[in-house]
Amino acid sequence: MNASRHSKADVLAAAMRLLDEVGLPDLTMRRLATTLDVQPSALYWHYANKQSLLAEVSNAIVGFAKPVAGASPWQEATKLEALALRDALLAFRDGAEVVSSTLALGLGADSALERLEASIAIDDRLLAHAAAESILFLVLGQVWHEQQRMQANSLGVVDNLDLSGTPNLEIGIQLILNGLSAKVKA
Amino acid sequence: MNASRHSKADVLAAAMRLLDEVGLPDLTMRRLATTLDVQPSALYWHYANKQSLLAEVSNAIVGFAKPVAGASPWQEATKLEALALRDALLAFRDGAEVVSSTLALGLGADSALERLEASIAIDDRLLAHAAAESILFLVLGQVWHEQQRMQANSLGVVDNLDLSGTPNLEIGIQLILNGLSAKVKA
DNA sequence: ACCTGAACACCGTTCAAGT
DNA sequence: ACCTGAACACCGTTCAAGT
Repeated sequence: MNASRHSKADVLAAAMRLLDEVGLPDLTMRRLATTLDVQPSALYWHYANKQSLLAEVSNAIVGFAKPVAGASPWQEATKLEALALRDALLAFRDGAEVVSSTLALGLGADSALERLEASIAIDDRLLAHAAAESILFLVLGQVWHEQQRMQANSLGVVDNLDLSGTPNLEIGIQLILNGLSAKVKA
Repeated sequence: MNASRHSKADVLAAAMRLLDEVGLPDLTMRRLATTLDVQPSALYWHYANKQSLLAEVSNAIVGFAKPVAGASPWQEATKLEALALRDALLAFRDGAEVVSSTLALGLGADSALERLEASIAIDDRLLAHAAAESILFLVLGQVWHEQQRMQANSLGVVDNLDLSGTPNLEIGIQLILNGLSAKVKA
């Protein structure tokens, strides 16, 4: 099935397929090599290490967020940006954990922060930056939590299904946006 | 130095010492066993697996947050709770990552959420819960980011020291609290 | 340009057996 | 009650060498 050689893009695509199949804990360089019919060491010609591969996976996930057409009040646009990011994270298994980890390492996912920040149309850019960071951590934390519950549920570990994830996220975003509006008017 | 046998508390204490010395990535069961002059398999008499050990480490970190005396407006008390949690996370190497991970697994750190939630003295408890979750994710995300920068700086990887972490956290908390106050008055 | 082969230095976990 | 010894099934990464 696979007698030809691979490009860097092939490796990335295979990594994202494998992530969706087995989840982050089982996304190992060795398993990835196997799916490509290649020795583990071959991967290191394409990527210096696992971390930089995961950084590109993270960027791909964040880049999956669909564009938001400029909405009427900027608060609405910011909210839509946050929800678009949420949908992108949910579209990939363990998406929030992947992005959280590489963001903590300072490797990727900058575009998510930039999009949020750009949507906050206020004069105080330091305040806009702080608010964008807050919303980003909010989305990542909530979705990470939610995706973990999804996996726990699929394993039958937890019985009570609580659907509180999404509402809580929207509430948190709204609180920040309201606090922001109040501060700007004052 | 260590000819006697160990209790579960000994293992936990050794784990927290090792965490501070080498950080989370190098906190392995095998290294931990070595510091206790014991075979790795001995640890599994005390803890079923690494995950449950880390859950207790996480609880210890969160429990380190100093009590907050009831402050005048509840918003002030909530802010102090958030900052006490922040200080507790910062008191241990990789504290935020440890707590984030076990919280995602639904294993520990519940008390942090409970303390935040209890401090929010409003009638709508669903709103209070959502706000407490938001603040928790905010604190964890910001401190995780900050602790990673600290390590990167100590390795000389990053040259520009930006001290934006703490201010941004306080701003984010304030935004949520302001949004909450506005919503309650309305 | 891309990969193999072989090695290095590790992991978490299980389980029978010892004291 | 607590630990040893030995094994199982893995990891990420390096590096000379091949095509």
